[in-house]
Amino acid sequence: MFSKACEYGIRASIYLAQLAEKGRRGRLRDIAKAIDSPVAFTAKILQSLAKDGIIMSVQGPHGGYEIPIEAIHDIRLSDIVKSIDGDRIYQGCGLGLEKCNAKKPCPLHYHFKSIRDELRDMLQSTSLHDLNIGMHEGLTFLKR
Amino acid sequence: MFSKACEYGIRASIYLAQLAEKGRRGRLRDIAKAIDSPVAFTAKILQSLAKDGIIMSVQGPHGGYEIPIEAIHDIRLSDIVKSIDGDRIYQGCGLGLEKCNAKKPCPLHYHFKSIRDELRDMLQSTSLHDLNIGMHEGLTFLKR
DNA sequence: CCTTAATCGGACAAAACTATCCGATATAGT
DNA sequence: ACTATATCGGATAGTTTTGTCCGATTAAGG
Repeated sequence: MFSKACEYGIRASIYLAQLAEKGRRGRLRDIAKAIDSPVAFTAKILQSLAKDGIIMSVQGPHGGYEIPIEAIHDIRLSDIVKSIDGDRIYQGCGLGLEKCNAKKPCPLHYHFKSIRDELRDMLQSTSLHDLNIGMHEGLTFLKR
Repeated sequence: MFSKACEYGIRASIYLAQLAEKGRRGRLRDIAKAIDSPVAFTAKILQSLAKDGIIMSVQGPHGGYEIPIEAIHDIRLSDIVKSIDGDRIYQGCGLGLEKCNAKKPCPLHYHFKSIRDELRDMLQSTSLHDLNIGMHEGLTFLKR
């Protein structure tokens, strides 16, 4: 569904959102440990998210990555997914056809439509803050 | 969502289902042309589907690939997808966690649940015959 | 100023996926 | 039996994704 990079990116963002509530930032190696991801690969993804303005990076000692607390309501899953994977997940044709649309649909077009729409709506309406709720109640997990 | 191989596999299967209704089989190069796919790669996919018993292959002159007409009600999209991509799409965790379930869910588990369920149900309930209906009414298309 | 600790950025490596090529095998028709 | 036409199967190549390495840059603290 999502690329590995995108999975790591979402998990890292959720972890940073947790830290944001404590007013803290996270170092690369701590983030990677927390979400059980390859360190160097995670670095690339975090740098990319920082470039896209979704998270912030700070160099030097006590540096790391952070999300401003006031941003966790605004950052939606769709922002992260779009930044890493693009929007082909809920835009593209399920059978990979270039020009598949209501005028000239593939055989699965309408079978897929509600699923794609629901996915898009979920990603666009779910913020990092929403995901934090289960996290600090200890109900949800970021690794294993 | 699906791999290229799986997209080609589904498109080829739908094409073969169309032929099945006319009691015909299709040659590799005609199939590839009909679904606008790379010939040699399509061969691999068809051979794999044949090995898995989803379609049938016949060697020699007038040979090719076919689906017995009585099978087009029974073959579901889920059969084809599972054969090529496995069942990770509608079984696996959206964030890629190994052990994500209701007991120990990832933060998106329940957000994803209805989408995954709908996808699974759609794939499991949609037969090649269902997809044929739009095809021979000229309403749906397999290329472009 | 110097050391230390962090990200940045580019090159590189490994693995998976996509795609091609070609000889071997099977089979229908003559 | 021979020929033509099809799939089969293994080797190979190209591309994308995933992952690693390392020197350069930035900044805090003594």
